[in-house]
Amino acid sequence: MPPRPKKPRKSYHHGDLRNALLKAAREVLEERGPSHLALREISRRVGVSAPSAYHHFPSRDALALGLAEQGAHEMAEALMVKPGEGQDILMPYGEAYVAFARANPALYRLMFGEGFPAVSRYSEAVRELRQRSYDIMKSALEKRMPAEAVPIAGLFLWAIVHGLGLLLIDGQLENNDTSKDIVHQVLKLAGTGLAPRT
Amino acid sequence: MPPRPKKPRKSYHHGDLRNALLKAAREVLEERGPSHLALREISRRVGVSAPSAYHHFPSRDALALGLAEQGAHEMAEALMVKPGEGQDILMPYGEAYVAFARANPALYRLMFGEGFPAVSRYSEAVRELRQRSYDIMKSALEKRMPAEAVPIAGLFLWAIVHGLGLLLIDGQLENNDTSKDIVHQVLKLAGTGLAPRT
DNA sequence: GTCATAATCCTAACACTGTAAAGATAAATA
DNA sequence: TATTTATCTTTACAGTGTTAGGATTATGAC
Repeated sequence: MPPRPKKPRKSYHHGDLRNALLKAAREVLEERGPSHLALREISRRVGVSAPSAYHHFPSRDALALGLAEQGAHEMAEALMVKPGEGQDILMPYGEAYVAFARANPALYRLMFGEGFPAVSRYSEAVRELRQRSYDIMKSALEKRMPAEAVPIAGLFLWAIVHGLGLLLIDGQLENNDTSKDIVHQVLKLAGTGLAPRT
Repeated sequence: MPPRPKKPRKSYHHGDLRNALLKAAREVLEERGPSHLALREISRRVGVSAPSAYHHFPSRDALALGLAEQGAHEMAEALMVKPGEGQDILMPYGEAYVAFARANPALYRLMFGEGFPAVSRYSEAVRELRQRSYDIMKSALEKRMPAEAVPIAGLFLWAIVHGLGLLLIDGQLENNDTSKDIVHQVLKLAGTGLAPRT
C-alpha cells in the first residue's frame, strides 16, 4: 500500500483527496450551513487547488450529494433501534429520528432540503438505505394495525418526526422549551393517533 | 400623485423601486428557488443597476426577508378558515396549511428554511401574524381538550403539516400518490391522535 | 529498468455573485 | 431659483463554480 500523508502533503499527488474533500466538506457544512458549502473553501482547507476537486466530483452539487449519501448511511445506522413496548412501540424510532436531525442539523437539511428536491437524484444504494430505515418503522407499525393502513400511518409518522426535527433545528419554536421531553410528548400524542381503532 | 411608470422607465428615478424589486424577487424565487435568489438578477429584471437595490434593502438577505414577510401575510390570510365539525375540527386548517406550502413551495421554504433559522429575525409585525394564524388553530384545539394539553397538541399538529408540506414540495415521497387525498388521510389520523382521552 | 500512458494536480481565465465607494441626476425643500 | 437630499449610476473588489490547457507523478508494458 502506498504511503498516504495526512495533512502536510509532500508528494505532488494527494493520495486520498476524495475522502479528504468529503471530510473537509462535512466540517464546512456544519460550521456554515448547506448554502455556504463552497467548493473553493473546501479545497483550500485540504490544501489543494479548487479545480482538483473536479477529478473526484463532477460538480459542487455532486460533492454535496456525496455528503448526503454519507448522511444516509449514518442515519440508517442511527435508526436501527429496538421497538418499544405496547403503545410506545414507535417511540424509540421517533426519538432516534429527531435526535439524529438535531445532532446533525446541517447534514439533515442537506439531505432533505432544496438541494435534493427529488429522491431520484440519490444513488440506488442510498435509496436502499432509506428503505431499510423505513422498513424498521413499517414492521413495527404492522404489529399495531392491518397491513392496508400501514402506508398512510408511515407517512403520518414520518411527517411528524420530519416536521418536528426541522422546526427544532430551524429555531422556529417561539420560546417553547425545546427539551427532549417535548419530543417525547409529541410522539406520545402521535402514538395515540396510531392506536388501533376500537 | 407622481406618475409611476410600469416597466419601460423613462425618468432617471424609478419611482417605485422597492416594490418592483420585491415583485421581481418573488418571480425569481419561484422560478429558481431560494438559494438562487440573486440580487443582481433581480435588479436586472427590473432594469436597474444592482447597487440601486441597496437604497431600499441593506442586503440581499434583507430583500429575502421582505419576501418572507410578504409570505407571512399571505399565509395568515390563507389560514383564516372556518373550523370543521366534530372529529374533523382541524381538518380545514391542516389542509389549508399544506395547500399553501404546495402552492408556494419556494416561498414556504424561504420562510421556514435555513435562511431564517430563528424566529427572532422576523419583525414584530410578522411574529404577530404568525401568532394570529396559530391562535386560530389553538382556539379550535381548546374546544377538544383541556387547556393544559393545547400547547403540545398544537406543536404536534404543526409538526405534521410542516413535515407533510415539506416532504411533498421536496419530492421526498418515493412513488407514493401525492394527491390531496393523502393529505386528508394523514390529517385524519392526526385527528384521532388529538381526540380527547376517554 | 525504461518508457509511454494515464491519473492527478496545477495555474490562468471566464462568468457569475454580493457589496462598497464615489459620482451623476432628479426631486424636494427653502 | 438655489440648495439640499434621495435616488440611481459606473467602477471596483473579493468571493463563487467551472473550463481549458499545462505540469507532475504514478502505473503498467516491454
